[in-house]
Parts: sequence; C-alpha cells; structure tokens
Amino acid sequence: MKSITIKEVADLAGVSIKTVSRVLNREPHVRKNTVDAVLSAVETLNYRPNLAARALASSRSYLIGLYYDNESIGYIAEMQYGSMVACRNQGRHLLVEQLGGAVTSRDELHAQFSLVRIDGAVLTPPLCDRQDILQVLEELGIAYVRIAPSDQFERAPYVYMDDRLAAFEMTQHLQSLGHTRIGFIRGDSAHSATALRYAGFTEAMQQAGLTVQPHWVPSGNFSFRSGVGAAERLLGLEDRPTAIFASNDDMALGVMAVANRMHLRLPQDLSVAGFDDAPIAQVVWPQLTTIRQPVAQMAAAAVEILISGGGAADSLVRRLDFELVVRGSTAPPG
Amino acid sequence: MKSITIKEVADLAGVSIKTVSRVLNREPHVRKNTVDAVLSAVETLNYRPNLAARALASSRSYLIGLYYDNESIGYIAEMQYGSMVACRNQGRHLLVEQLGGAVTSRDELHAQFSLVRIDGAVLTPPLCDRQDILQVLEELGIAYVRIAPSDQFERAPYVYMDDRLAAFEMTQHLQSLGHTRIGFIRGDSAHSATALRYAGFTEAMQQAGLTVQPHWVPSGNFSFRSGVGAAERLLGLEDRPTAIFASNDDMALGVMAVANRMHLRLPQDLSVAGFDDAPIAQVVWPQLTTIRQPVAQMAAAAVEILISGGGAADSLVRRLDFELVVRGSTAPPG
DNA sequence: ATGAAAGCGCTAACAC
DNA sequence: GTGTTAGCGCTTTCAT
Repeated sequence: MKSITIKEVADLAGVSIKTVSRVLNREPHVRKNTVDAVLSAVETLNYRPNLAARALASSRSYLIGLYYDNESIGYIAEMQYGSMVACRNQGRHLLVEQLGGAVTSRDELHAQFSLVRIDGAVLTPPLCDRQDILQVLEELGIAYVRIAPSDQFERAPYVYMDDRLAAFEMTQHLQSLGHTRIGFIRGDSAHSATALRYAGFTEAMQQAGLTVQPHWVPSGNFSFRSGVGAAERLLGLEDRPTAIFASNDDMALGVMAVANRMHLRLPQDLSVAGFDDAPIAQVVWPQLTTIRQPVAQMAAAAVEILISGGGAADSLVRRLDFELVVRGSTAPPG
Repeated sequence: MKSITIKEVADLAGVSIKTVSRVLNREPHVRKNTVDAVLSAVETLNYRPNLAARALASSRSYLIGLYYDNESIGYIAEMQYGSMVACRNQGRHLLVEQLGGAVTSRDELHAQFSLVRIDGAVLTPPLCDRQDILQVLEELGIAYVRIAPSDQFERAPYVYMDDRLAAFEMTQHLQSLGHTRIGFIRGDSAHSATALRYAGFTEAMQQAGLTVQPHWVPSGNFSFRSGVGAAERLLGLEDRPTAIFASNDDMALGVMAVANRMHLRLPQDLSVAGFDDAPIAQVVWPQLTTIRQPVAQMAAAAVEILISGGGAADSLVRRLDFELVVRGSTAPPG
C-alpha cells in the first residue's frame, strides 16, 4: 500500500516539494500558474498528505480532542456530532475520550494528554470545571475551550448558553397560560446550571408578583428517580401547584410518571415543563414542553475557536441561543 | 513546550535509542537489567513517546476509526463508549466520524480514509453493509471489522448478536405468561435485524402451536411514530391481541402511548415488549420489558479483533450474548 | 544482546 | 516567487 508522496506531486508539477507544501498550506507568494499546476498534479495523482508526517514536522496533529464525563448519553452524542462536523469542515479530526474516575491522578492526566498531541481540547461539563485538568493542559501548552463553565471565566475561552434567561422565559410561558401556582424542581447542586435555572425561575416569579413557596421548590439531582420523589412531594400537597417546571427533562418525565399514576390528566390537571429537549421529550405523551439547548452548536463553536487559534479577544467567548419549545404538556390550568 | 525524546531517555539509561525503542515495544532479546534501567529512566523523565513520530516511522497510526450513520443516538454513544474503552486498554485512540449522505462518492470516501491513516475501522450498521465503503477500505488496505452485518459474512471479521434467538425468547416469555394472542410490529425492512427478529417471533409461535395472524403483524420503521400507527391498527381490531411485541423500544413506546390514550391499563389490559433496552425503557411507566443488546461489548470486541490483527480464523467472528430484561410492562393477561 | 545509520513524509528556516 | 537543506522523533535494517 505505497501511497503517493509530496515528491511525486512535485515531480509531476515540475516544481520543488516546498512549493507543493506551500500550495497545500495555502501560503501566500505563489504564482497563480504554479498553484494551478500543483493542484492539478494533486488531483491526477489523487494525492493526500500524510498526517503523521505533517504532525511530526510541524508539531501540529490536526486532531481535536473532545473530553467528557457525563452520564447523559444524548448530550454527549450531540456534542460529538457538533464538534465532528466542525472538525471535518476545517480539515481536522475528532478524538473522543471519556475522562472518568479512572483517570484522575496528575500522572494519568499527563499521560492522557501527552500521548497524542492534540491541537486543542474541548472540555464539556463537568470536566470544564476540573482544576486539575485545566492545569495539566496549561502545563502542556494545549489550548482548550470550555463548554458552559461555571467559574474562572477569564481563564480561557468558553462557549455557553443563557440558562438563567431560558428558565426565566419558560416560567413566563407558564404564567402566560394563566398559572400562578408553579412548582420548581431544582437539579444537582454540583452543576452550575442548577443555580442559574433556579435564579431565572425566581426572577420571573417575582417580576410577576407571585410568591415562591419554599415547599413548592424541592430539590432533585437531574435523575428520573429524583423527579419522581420531588413530584410525589409536590403532588401530595393540599395546595398543590397547577404547573411544575422541572429543571431538566429526566426529572420532568418523573413528574409525568407520578401524575399518570395518580390519574391526573396532562395537561388539563397539571402542566409539566422540562429543560434540555432530550429525545425522550418527543416520545412521551403528551410531548414535553422544554428548552432546546444548542448543544451541537456549542461544540461546533468550541472547535472553531480552537482552530482559529485565539484571534480577537472578543471571539473567545460565544453565547448561543436556546429555544423555547412549546409542546403538549403545558396548557392553561383547569 | 519542548517534550522529552527517546534520546534523553537513552542517555539517562546509558543505552542507545534503539534499545529504548525495543523496550517500549516489548521486543524480545533485551537483558532484564537493561529493561529495568530503561523503564526507570522513562519513569523519572516522565517520558511519553511521540505518536506522530511513531506513526511516521512505522506506518501505523495507533488510531482506530469508528464510523457510523445512524439516527439512534443512544446506540452510537454506547458503541463509542465500548470502543473507546477498548482502545484505551490497548494504547490506541478512537477517532469518530459520521459517514452520512454527504460523504458518498468514491473520491470522498477515499479522502476520508486516506487523510488519517487509521490502523483499523469499526463499521457500525448500516455502514457495515455499504459495498462502496468496504471496497474503498480494501483498496486502501485498511483492516475493518463489521458490527452486525447482514451479508457477505466471509468477506471480513465481524461481531454480532443473535437477534433471531432474542426475539424467540421474548416471544416465549410472553407465551409463558399465558398470552396466545400476540401481535408483532416489524421494523424497517432495510435493516437486517427486521427479518431476524420476525423469524424468531414466528418460530416461537409455531413451536407453541399458535397461529400468526397476518393482521396482527403490522410493519413499522423503528420510529416512535410508526409504533403509534401500528398500535392504532392493532388496538382498533375487534379481536385485538393481549400482548404486543414491538421489534424495537421506540415503537414499543408508541404502543404504550396509544394504549394510554385509549385508557388501557398496562400491563393488565395489554402487555408490551420492546427490543434494545434504550435508556427510555426504564423511564416510562410501567418500565419496558425488552432485550438488552450488548452494544458496548460488540464495539469493544470489534476493536480487539482489529488490534489483535487477525490471528486465528475462529477469532474473526464473535457472537455476544443478549439479555432478556423483564420489567413491568409484561404480565399475565386479564 | 545491542548499536549505527538510514529513512518515514513532511515543514521550517534560510537562501537565492 | 521558488528551491535547498536540515531536521521533527521514532522504527527499521543491518552490523556487530
């Protein structure tokens, strides 16, 4: 499987290999004629540069690493899709690695990042907040972009969406339907999104002059089961809410399960809203009103920042827009 | 970011770089003493070989590619997880690429596989049956392992699970609960699994002396919506079945949605069974009885075959075991 | 059992 | 604008 090298292309085009290299890397100062000759030689020979050789010579690998440690399979998959497409568009390739409990010591992290010299790393939550990882990457001089980090915003480029505003708008949606007794299920307090979404909720409630009853704001941990628990508490109350806004879809599904079991009709007897737009949201009946996160776009933006290699300071932070998706699970009370 | 090279290790260990290379590659004919000296030098310098250099010199890349084109996000994610872990265990890294409608021409496929010279490819369904891809890989001399291919079994190594037997056992499970009127929803006929699962179903029915009513065997396409359609037909019948076996979970959920809407109680009025054990299966109420596919294990096995580089002919095919997962959605009729 | 030398295919630095 | 030369860090081949 002898493959074509730059030398053969140079010979065919009647130029030196350096010129071929120039053309391939889109360097300036090459005559149009020469460029054409080289490109046509590339074409006829069906030449593809050898990535390993390139990497060795230029100490760039043309590989971008996506690192995750997240139980939500759909979230990761969408991240991967977004970053993969962005990589492809930029002539890069995507390396995917899970960085779980197993890889924790500094040495292991070093090994992880030294073996393949990726050109840049995309860190998804919750890895984006792991100090040890950030530090190792900085020590190794590997560029990284964080997705939805929760602090140290100055430290490195990042992309995010406005969780607070999204929760605010969802709450307003419920209010606009006529709900005043609105329950809210908080998520895992370790996630930064939890505080933001809760803030958006309370803000909308206050702005509408509605009280946030403490017993209408149970805490879950983003799991289906925790949604069930929270819903049992909420729906067991005498003055139970007419709408429940769960801060993610899994918990919202827990609420729906409990409501079904209690023979509450959805959405007449109870409106339910979620957050994430997980695939399941369209599968349940009624379909779940939720917030669509621009997950794939965030990943793509991260890759783009990485490849553009810094650039202007204002391009180092990218906010992407969410979308309020109204489906059948929310309706006027009564 | 000057990193440590093999030269420095050799100097510290007092040997030549070739000897270091031997130790690192576990080549024979090195004295125990020398090995120890090298390893300790590696340790103290915290040396990591440069993948690009290795790849260039040895024309191996230490990269495994996982290729997919599948709408089921959970399936892919699990595949990725399985192959990633296997890669990590073998000192390889995983490259993930979607090969959708966009990449179709022979030239594009060539480009796709020539740019990064992966050591091997894992082809997931439905890519495992794409002739053009197989051919390009063969032309380029890239080893590949197919997951659950539907034909040309002699052509290359593959891993699979026994869909027919799984469907057979699920049908027997329903029969053992006392069901005799069992509906079956077929999947997309383009998928090889469809015929296999249907065969398992009919076989179990015949073996139990039960008739397979043609109007009890509607076809879907593996989507939730198609499950809804099929269920509407089945449950609208006068002599409707007491149990429905949908050939994947998404369609089973469609059945459950229709049953709920018709105020049928699950599982008393209707037993529902699925196939796949998607995450959703545990989220719905009642939880879905289904078949757990060894998705991650199949991917891991594929990577292992790839890395072991062929070996004995009988190691080129690996069958992995499914698991019948009985949950709340199936029960005796009545 | 170990080492010296010659590349792998490309880019960087410098000539011209 | 274009070419020449010297590596990048490793493995391979062939000596010893």
